[in-house]
Amino acid sequence: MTETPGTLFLIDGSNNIYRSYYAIKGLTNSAGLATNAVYGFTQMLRKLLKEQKPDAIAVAFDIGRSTFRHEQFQDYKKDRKPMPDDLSVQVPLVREVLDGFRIPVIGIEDYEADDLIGSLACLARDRGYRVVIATSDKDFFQLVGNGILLYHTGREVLYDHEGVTAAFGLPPEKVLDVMAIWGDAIDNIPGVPGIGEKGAKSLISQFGSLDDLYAHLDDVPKASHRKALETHREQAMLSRELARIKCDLTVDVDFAALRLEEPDRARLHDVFSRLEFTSLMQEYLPDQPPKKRSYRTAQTPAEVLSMLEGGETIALHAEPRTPDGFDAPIAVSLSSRPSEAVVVFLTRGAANEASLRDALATVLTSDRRFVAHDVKAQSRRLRAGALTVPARFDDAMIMSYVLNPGLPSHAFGNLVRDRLKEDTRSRKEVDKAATLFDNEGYVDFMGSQSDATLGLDSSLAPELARDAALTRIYDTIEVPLIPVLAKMEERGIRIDTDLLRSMSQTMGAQIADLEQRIYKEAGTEFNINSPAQLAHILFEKLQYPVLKKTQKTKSSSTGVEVLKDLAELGYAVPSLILQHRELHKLKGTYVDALPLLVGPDSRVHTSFNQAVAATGRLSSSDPNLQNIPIRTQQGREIRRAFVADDGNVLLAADYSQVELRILAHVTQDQDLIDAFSRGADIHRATAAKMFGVEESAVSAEQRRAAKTINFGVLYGMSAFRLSNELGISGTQAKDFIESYFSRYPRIQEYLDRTLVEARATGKVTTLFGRVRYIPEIHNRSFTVRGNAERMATNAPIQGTAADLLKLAMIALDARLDASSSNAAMLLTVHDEIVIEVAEDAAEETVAIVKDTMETIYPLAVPLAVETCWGRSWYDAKE
DNA sequence: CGTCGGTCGTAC
DNA sequence: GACGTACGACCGACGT
Repeated sequence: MTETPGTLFLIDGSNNIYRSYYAIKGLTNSAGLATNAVYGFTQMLRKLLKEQKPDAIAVAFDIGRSTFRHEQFQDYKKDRKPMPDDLSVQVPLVREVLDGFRIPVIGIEDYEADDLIGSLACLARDRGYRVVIATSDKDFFQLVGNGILLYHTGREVLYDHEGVTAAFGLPPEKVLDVMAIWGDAIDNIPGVPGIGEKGAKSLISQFGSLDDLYAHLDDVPKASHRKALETHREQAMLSRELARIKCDLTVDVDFAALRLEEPDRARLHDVFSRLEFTSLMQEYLPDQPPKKRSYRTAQTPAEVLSMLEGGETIALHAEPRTPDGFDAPIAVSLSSRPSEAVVVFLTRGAANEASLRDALATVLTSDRRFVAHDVKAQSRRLRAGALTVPARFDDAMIMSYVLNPGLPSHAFGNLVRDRLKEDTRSRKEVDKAATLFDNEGYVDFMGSQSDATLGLDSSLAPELARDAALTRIYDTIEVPLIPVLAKMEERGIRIDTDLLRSMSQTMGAQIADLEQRIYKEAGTEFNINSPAQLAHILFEKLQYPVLKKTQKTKSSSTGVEVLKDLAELGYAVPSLILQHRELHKLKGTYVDALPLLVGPDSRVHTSFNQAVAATGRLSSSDPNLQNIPIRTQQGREIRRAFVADDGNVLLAADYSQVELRILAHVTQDQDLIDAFSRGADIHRATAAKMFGVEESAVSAEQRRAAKTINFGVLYGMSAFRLSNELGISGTQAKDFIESYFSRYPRIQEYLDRTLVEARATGKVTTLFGRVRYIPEIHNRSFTVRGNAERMATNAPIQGTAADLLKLAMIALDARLDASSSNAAMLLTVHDEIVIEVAEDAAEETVAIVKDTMETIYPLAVPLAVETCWGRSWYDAKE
């Protein structure tokens, strides 16, 4: 033989089918046929073919039942359940896919696939192949070395001898000895009971091998290990044989038949169309090869500048050093024509980097229309890398959000999958494979990011353009808001970490004290934070009455309402638990968590997510600054740690009762409008009407009832809930609600009208035309439909409030920038804006803020804004 | 060892 | 069955 036969991939068929089946859930075609396993298997195969470029390939399956292991050990695989029905139907489909790829399937009666693969691998290796076994089964580690490698499907990592040593902790030749002790629960290899992975590895690495270990059993330091090894000596030896993959079976194989061939495109297209894998159907159009993609690293400035010669739109992706971070980009990828990308690496220290960066700057400052996914994040990265943020910058994530805010995710990978029917590679995957692909892997990753972004734009922009109302939301609310939020995130809010630390100590001591008292009352120590353990103590050990069950699992609820009720009944432990809960929650979620996110500037920089909430609201995370406590004094204290810089104050401005004002506007209810117009206490006014008394004569209890109903209307509260909330009977609650709607008939009309709209069009809209789809409005299940109805009536109100606040933020940002003060927005909490400003400019800023927020959009009722300022957020609230 | 559903609790 | 929108801590089961 003159030339080497190349790389042979041996794919562990069963392993990969099972892995795909469990990795992907709920995928079916429209006929209801499960397609998850065949989809996962196919994607695995595609990736493998594309990235590993094998010269020869085969898939091994079990045929019939293997015998020799059962002869050796009757329990072998006895616990292995039969293949689930919705998996076994997919096996023939996998075979069809393999036929389409012209990949041979190998199986020999009574041979286990593992042994077949092992024997084939050794045979091929001896013939000069570089053999790669594709599996996620760690048992195969034992074969790695001497021309045999393992490709971990799922991780997509290639392991050689060194790789196994690093991943497993011991070299491949020790794997069997470790398995002999550790065992393998999946294959029911018993090992030595009482010794697990850690123990087994440490023993083998200490003694060198299983035989040496038994030869020096007296030297085993741990008595329990020594005992277990002694007792189960035979079982260990047997386990080693069970785990051993055979390499010496007689296999008659025609290697020429394993050469990789061009796929049968028509056949694949046919299978994929029956399975309804649309992206794969497009990729394997009959007799038409897929588009060649050209992603290249920019070597010269001219290549970067060539972007200006492509289409009108340039898609951009800037990849940070830290995955998902906001730091300076490692590389920027640009695409102006489909299937093409130029990748500019910025931190490799190449000689021409400065000139490439200049060319990139020229492109970014051009008047082209740029598009990215998550412009706020991309802009922050560009700025961190001292690069210009383009002036015209569209956002695929936001377009998708405006078109359908109810999607479970607008993340890049999801949009690409939904709209372009393609799979993306994650940064995580690329990092893992970096040693394997290095530059090439990153270029492909980067290129596909901007290329797919360009594809998303082609899909989203025309759809958005067809809807005038949504285009308006996008152009006048969402896009102008992006730089405003970016500035707020970058500025951050200062945290007094010393204060939090001292709070943490105090709370820690209080929690420890409560714990001891709870243990004493309970007569035992247990995990108070575990609902299951707590329920056991309360309802079984202490025999408290079970007042409520949880919804999903029907276990005994230990929620706050239940504990309060139990405390009322005179039991001792619940009130201690309640105190413990509150303290533990505050300490764990805020007091201890916040300092971890404080940067070197002593500030926390939250992320405002503009494409999460289905109603149009913003959300906040890392940390979430929209749920900092305020309702209890103990929790409210945490706000003292949110402080202004020296010489500054924090100024909080809240819209008062904004959702009820919006309700007044959209219902045009004259009584509600009048009450707000004369500046009345709205809950008191409602109570006066409902109970037919003068406002001055409304009792505290009546006001509370009115307040509960007012909020209940916004959320679609039931009589059941109202009666619980107010501690009144069900009939009384029903009467309250009836009396409410008879006094405010316009509100009833509005709710009815909104439901009619939802049923007729499948969607509802805010005052500004923001849409929310309500697909479940016709659902046959009372529960599901009821939920849909409440969403339908709530979304327009909550969403309109969100629209108003966003408009106010955009206007306020401009006015604060134009003012002579240093005032800047830091936070927003649904109906509140928090601003930091020099103390001596606070007065004048209040005037600007109030005016901007109150006049942002004239409604049938005035918008009222309450302001307050102080050194900390605590002091900025009355 | 990581993921994910369940429960609980904080905000508006 | 029973109140809308979020984020996140913690637990425990489960699968790799």
